[in-house]
Amino acid sequence: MEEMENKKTILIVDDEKPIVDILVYNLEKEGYNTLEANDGLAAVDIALNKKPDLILLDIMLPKMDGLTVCKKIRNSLDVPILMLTAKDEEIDKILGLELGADDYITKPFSVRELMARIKANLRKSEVQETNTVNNEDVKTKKIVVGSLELDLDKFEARVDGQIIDLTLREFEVLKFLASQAGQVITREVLLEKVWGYEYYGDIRTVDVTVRRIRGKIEKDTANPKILITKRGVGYYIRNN
Amino acid sequence: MEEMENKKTILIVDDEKPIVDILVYNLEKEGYNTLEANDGLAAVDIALNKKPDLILLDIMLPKMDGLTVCKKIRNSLDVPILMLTAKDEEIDKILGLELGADDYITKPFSVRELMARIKANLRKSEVQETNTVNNEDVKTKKIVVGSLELDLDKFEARVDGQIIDLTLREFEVLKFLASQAGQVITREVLLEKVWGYEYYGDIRTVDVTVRRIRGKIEKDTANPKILITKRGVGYYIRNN
DNA sequence: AGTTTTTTTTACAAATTTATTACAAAAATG
DNA sequence: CATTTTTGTAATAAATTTGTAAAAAAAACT
Repeated sequence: MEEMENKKTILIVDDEKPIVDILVYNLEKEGYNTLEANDGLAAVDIALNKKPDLILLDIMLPKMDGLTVCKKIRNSLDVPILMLTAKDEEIDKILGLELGADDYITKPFSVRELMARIKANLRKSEVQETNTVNNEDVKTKKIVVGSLELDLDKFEARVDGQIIDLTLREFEVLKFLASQAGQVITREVLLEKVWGYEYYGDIRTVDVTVRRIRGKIEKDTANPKILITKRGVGYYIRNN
Repeated sequence: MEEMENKKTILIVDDEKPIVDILVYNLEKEGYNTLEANDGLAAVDIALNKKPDLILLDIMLPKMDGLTVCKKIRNSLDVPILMLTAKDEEIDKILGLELGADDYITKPFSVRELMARIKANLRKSEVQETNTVNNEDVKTKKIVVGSLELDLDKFEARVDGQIIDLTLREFEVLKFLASQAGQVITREVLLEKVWGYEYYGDIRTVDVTVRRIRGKIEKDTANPKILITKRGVGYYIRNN
């Protein structure tokens, strides 16, 4: 989803390359960092050294089986471990052996279900004592800079109270700029933060997007009062 | 905690063996005694005879569904009941129908989260000996957003007072959106909360359901005024 | 003033996302 | 168990967004 400094890292332990690939792809798409291990020994090694936030662990592994791996990791780390099993029967093994796996999922699994499980397990520490309906993070986040107002939940922008209809890309550019109002942001940074690291498009794309935003939020695009150009550097949102 | 005579006993009611196993394992590790029931009938039977300190109750059960089980047990026992549900919609059944469930947790849950909930509920029941049951404020059984009105009891929708006949699925989608009117909800979230996280189907199913709802509540489906698309993100109910 | 560099503006095409429809499968009804 | 209704899927159409390129304008520099 969003770019945050605290990206969670997930260690994937499986010897089947295609499965690892699918997992890596989907997890990164969801904004996680990933680590890979193809056998049990490597898994323990990486887990202890890199301390991932969650471990996806297949039971069937070369060199050291998943059950042992789980136990070893558990000896020194308190990380959620989600086991991947091929059959239901194997689950008994997981449980019988006092491994302390936190959860398991049987193959074949749907990517969506797996993602949901991962999220659930990452939520570990935040436990609400209250009986309240578990409304996921109730976030009514807003960014307000002068006459500009961004409602991050509604993906809605307002200028002087008037609703402005922005496309997603436009909204995100504006959001990024507004979140650091007053700071000049280079096109390079915008491309990286909004378009993504591996975007290889033209840097002038930023200009065009800015133009489009201006067309919507500025009274006179030739004399912008909100989204300002800092020639030779980049753009910024005026905050005074 | 040391071995005390007063080990708490927890009854686990679920027909999925692997889940029961993982629960038993973790609960016993935490120092609880466990009892198991695989279907609704057995659950009632065991509950009344063994009088456990807390009951973990899955909604989907053979022979007698979790809701009925809950009610039956409640008739004669004042034990904390923690329900397990796969979808959000089920929660309303739990809460709305006055079954007296004490808490619920949606799948997928992390084991840690569940453990924390169990502890919280056990603690509460201890304390509660003194102060009488908190009468949850009578739930609002209607959601009204602008011209849209949803009667959660009757599963009835009205637009400008006119009764609209919606199917169950349509009603639930609309309800979920309306309960957070103004908030853009992604298709992923809708699928998870309405269809259930285990649902395997295509994400575009959401679009079609939205289309059907619109066909019923909007004057002009091409220009929706109530159920709005936020392109690139999802859908929301307009609330202003 | 002329030249260069940078930014703005515009128009168009490509890519992406959503809406619509028809049909089949599944579930509910009687 | 036949019929009706609901629901999901897939294919196509429609709409919108986005990127690119190219020209115009503005600013900076000699």
